[in-house]
Amino acid sequence: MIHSMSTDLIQRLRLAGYKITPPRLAVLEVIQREGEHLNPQEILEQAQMIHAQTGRATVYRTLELLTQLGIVRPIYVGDNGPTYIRADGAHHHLVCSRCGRIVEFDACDADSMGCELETRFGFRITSHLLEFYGICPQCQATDASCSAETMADLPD
Amino acid sequence: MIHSMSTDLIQRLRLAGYKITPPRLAVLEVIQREGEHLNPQEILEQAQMIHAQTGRATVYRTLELLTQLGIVRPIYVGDNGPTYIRADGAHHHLVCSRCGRIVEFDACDADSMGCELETRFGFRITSHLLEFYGICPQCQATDASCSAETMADLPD
DNA sequence: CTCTTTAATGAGAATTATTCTCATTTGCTC
DNA sequence: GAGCAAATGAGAATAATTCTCATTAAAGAG
Ligand SMILES: [Mn+2]
Ligand SMILES: [Mn+2]
Ligand SMILES: [Zn+2]
Ligand SMILES: [Zn+2]
Repeated sequence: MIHSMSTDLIQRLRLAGYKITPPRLAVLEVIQREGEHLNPQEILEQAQMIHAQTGRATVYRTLELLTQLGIVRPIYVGDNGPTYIRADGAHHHLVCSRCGRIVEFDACDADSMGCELETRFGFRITSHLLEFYGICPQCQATDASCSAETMADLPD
Repeated sequence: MIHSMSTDLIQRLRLAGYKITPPRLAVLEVIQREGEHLNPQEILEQAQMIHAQTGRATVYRTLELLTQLGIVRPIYVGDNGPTYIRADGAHHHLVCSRCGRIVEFDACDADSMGCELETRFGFRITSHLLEFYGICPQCQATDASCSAETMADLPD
């Protein structure tokens, strides 16, 4: 079993009283190297490349566990099912209601807001998600360039 | 068919080329009077109080349609499935990763950020969702009051 | 108001995603 | 290395969502 998992995360599992097992290491590793938001099926497939016997149920169980420990977090984009990301760091999306297009943006002054909220509500905050919903430029163009009546193709 | 649906919303449907039907009016009305985030099952049940024959598939189809039109929007809280809300207005949540507790808060300076983003990306923005993730005061207390080793009850 | 066209509907089947069950295995402590 | 509870994987069971298709009815024309 080769793995390059951060000792820190392994410690967090161990200290919380959980056993360090190959499937857990595999799932953890898959999400750590995350360049994408992966769904449970994809996480299963990737985990199986690390530990071939990994079972589907265990992936679900591990995701639930890691979520409770605040290590990962489900994120929902459009009407796709849940995908999982590391629970640290922020996510900032512009979401088009019409076509589902997602644009990511960076700058965000939510962190200062987060500090106030920590004081006010006593939460210990580790990350945030900020999503703006609207219509993307492309869809605006489509809407504008033709009246609804003449758009035979709009309703499916 | 008694309904108190805003003429405006009905116009939006009509202009987009869709027919005004009892199930659509029913679903629309249920979400308009929303005091809660309702899931598809609950929306079906409520819609059936308005139009008894409303079918499940139609509720799903209508929710998809209204989402595309930017009238409603799915929102995911904890690991419950999707629930639907009006697409206008903002939502602000503090979410506890450990126990799933949700606290809503009001003040939010995301709107000004929204304006900048409209300029920068050309989106027409209608609403936003801002969620902070962390550990709630209660769960912090639990974690602190006993060391992991002695907490026989932590791992299920 | 009646007719025609075609989108929309509801029932139920089919599919997909998630959770549960239980016999077996395996980390971890001593 | 032995003992024990936690964890696992296979597959069954369940829940959520989508699809199919015969039927209905909204909208527009006349
Ligand atoms: Mn993202
Ligand atoms: Mn809310
Ligand atoms: Zn778009
Ligand atoms: Zn909590």
